[in-house]
Amino acid sequence: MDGYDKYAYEPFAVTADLAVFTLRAGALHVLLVERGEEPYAGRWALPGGFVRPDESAESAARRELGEETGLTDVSGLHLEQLRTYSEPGRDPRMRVVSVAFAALLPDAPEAHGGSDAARARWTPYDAARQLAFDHDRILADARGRVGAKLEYTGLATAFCPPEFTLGELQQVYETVWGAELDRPNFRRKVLATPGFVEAVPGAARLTGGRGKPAALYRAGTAAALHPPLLRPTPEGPPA
Amino acid sequence: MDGYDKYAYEPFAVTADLAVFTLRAGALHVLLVERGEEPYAGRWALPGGFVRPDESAESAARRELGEETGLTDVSGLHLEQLRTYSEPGRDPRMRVVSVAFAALLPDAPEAHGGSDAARARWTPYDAARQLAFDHDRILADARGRVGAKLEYTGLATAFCPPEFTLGELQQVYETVWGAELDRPNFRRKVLATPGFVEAVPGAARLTGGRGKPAALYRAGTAAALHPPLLRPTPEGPPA
DNA sequence: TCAAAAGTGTTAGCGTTACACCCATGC
DNA sequence: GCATGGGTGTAACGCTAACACTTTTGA
Repeated sequence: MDGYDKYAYEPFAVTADLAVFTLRAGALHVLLVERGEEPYAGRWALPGGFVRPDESAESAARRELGEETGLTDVSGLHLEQLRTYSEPGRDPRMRVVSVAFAALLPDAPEAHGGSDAARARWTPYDAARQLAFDHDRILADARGRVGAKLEYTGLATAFCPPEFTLGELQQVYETVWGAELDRPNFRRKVLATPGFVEAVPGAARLTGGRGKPAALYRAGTAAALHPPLLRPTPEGPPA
Repeated sequence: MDGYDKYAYEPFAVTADLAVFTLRAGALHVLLVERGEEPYAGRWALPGGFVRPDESAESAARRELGEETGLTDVSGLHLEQLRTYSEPGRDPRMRVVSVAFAALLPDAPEAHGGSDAARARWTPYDAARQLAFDHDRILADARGRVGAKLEYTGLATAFCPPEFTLGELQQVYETVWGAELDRPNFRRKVLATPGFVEAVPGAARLTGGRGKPAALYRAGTAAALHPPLLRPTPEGPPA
């Protein structure tokens, strides 16, 4: 690392790119922006931008998240670093290294497009194809990571508002995994996992207009779930 | 991302840093190099180096791995991207963004120090402290990731030679996890997991000089383990 | 009174743990 | 023979999946 002349090489640019997920109408959606300029003008892309000299990639990602979603307070939102994409040629203009992040939003405010983006739109995950650069791959990696992390962390609560019902939490799992879960068993598993959720005493909320009001819960403090909440296997639950 | 002048800012440098693990004498060891120059002259650090303009971070990591270990063929070794460290000020000289990788070696050739490093040494993990830069943290993150990945991937075979016994594989788990496993149960779990290992027909090897020769196995093709091989919980196996 | 949604109880089956036991080899 | 390490068998336990059932609300 010594004897390196920092101006000797073509400089690297570093960007933070975001896969911002939310649930809308029972489907996983991702925030996309339309590119206004070449390359890939008119194509959809993941929101993102350059890391500035005085900030970390995490700071840049959080700043972009606020700009693109229009949310005024993004300080409490979950931001997860995925991995870094550094293949030469992934941006035809210059050498760009992208640190990719995933973010999870409980509700979906209408996207309004930040300063960089012509338009921003929530798109169903399955319809988000043919993105600019290598963003198809980044998005697929992000989706895979989020699905896997639901198994062994309390991440699912990041898709929920501050107070939520167990039915809402279950819908998060069912939507992201694309599988139906048994309600009684889901309930027991969640409550049996220390630190996953904590009850809001006395609070209840009607969900579907009818039916018994559901008790409310808040996200717990546990980072990892013991035991994990395993995803049902595609063919036959026991494997 | 548009309208960016690539020479307007202080340039970023991108490095690939490596946490290279191996097992020696029943203990987890990590490869460290001694820094020859300021900052942190004389301190130990993780091997690593700058990503060159025509290579990805993965390529740079593999190149460094070969240089630091002296191995002639590192093409088959497992290299895993951990995360990227980008806090301003983590290198006092300039803005350096480091993409960190973990690598696993079956045997431990004596380190001889690459071109950049004054000395290189295999160090027991527990003795690797007070490293240069933020390498203490990177090393701790790497160790955590490797331990966790043993649970749900076939990664443990990366610590073993091409053909290995189940006893050797079990020692990998016991060493990394710092826990004793039941041999009969370990054997059954591994063999019951499709794609984890495949038998080498007819082959056998004496391990401790005495005892029944053990059958040999090769790493299987499965990336993920179903079911996972869960780490025993610290207090009481069932939890 | 009915439909809808929350919540409780119960049982059969499976996987895991713990441990006893047998096999093959070198000394 | 005996120590050492590989390999097999098995019974008790715990967890989970599946599903029947009760409770509380709005219409």
